[in-house]
Amino acid sequence: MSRRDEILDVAVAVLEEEGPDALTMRELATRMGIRAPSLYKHVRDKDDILAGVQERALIALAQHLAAAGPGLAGLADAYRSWARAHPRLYEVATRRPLARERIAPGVEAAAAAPIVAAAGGDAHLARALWALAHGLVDLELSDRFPPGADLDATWRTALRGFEPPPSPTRS
Amino acid sequence: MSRRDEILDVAVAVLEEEGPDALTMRELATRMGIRAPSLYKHVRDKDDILAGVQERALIALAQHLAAAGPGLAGLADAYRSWARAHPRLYEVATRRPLARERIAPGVEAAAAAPIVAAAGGDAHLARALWALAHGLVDLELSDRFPPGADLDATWRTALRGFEPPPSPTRS
DNA sequence: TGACAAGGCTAACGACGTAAGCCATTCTGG
DNA sequence: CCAGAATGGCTTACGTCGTTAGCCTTGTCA
Repeated sequence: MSRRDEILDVAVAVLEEEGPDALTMRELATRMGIRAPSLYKHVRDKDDILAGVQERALIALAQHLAAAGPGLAGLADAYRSWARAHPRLYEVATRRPLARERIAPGVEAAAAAPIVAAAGGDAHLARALWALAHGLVDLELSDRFPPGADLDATWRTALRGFEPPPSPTRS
Repeated sequence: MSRRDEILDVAVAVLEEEGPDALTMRELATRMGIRAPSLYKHVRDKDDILAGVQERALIALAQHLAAAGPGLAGLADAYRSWARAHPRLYEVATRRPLARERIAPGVEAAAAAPIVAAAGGDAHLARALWALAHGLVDLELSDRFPPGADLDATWRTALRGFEPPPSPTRS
């Protein structure tokens, strides 16, 4: 494993354990047993690290979505549960502009694939679904909903508009 | 106008003109013709300023939404157009945890009111609509959609799931 | 063996938020 | 009308941040 990858490992760990404010060059260096300026032998700057973390977050999210339960509800569940399990990673994955130049091609597509599939290939619908899920998660993670709100119910309501029309099953 | 309000005016101006990185205590002070430490006579800390800016942003957004055109489409248009006209303000309005203690009561409700109305009073539906709009705007503002994507069409698709069922008009 | 790359190090810079404490002006109550 | 307090500036300074410059050791290979 390259030294750069080690740094990214540590960065992810710091982020998840202590939050974004603790993610300083000096803290990273300390955890690696070196001094802050030495990091620059392996990494362009702090933004480079963030881009690497973003890439890893997208990959992890993509994997989680790929293993989602069936249906739109399963996908939505997977999306929300991953974001709640890794709120800081979700933040760097979505809040910063996508570093398209620094991120391996295909990562973006891989993360999008399960959603596009759920949308039956309709790109606009896929984006709408993504935005809906992202909006719900983003607002939840930054505590914008009134405390005590029943967000499970909100999700169900939100997805109702996008469910395929109920196939008339015999009753 | 209180000195604090002047500071907030300047903060909004800096934010809109030069972006969040330029929003430093020293820059604010310079624009007001004083020194940075003097700001602390009127403001608790930088976070206090951000909370004030957040409050103003929410009020402005609420006013814009209240003046929206008719229907869900009108409301959606108003939401998106305000966010695109004031992307940095939209950011502080939504990305930071809501400083409920520091913000005048009612502001939150006022911003929510037009959406709740459009949802016919259904709180879950209102949150879903808000999340959808926020998600679309947030992803657009941070350049997460593929360049060149037709976002107008995406919005139309997104809202389709929430439109009231078409009343059967004579044709 | 000697050049060179890799990867550490120290020292330091400038920007940031902010605390401490001083001083002039202005307001206010006896 | 004046004493004292409140107001709102100021300078100085601290600690933290990202980052640069330049040095030195170690391992590799011609």
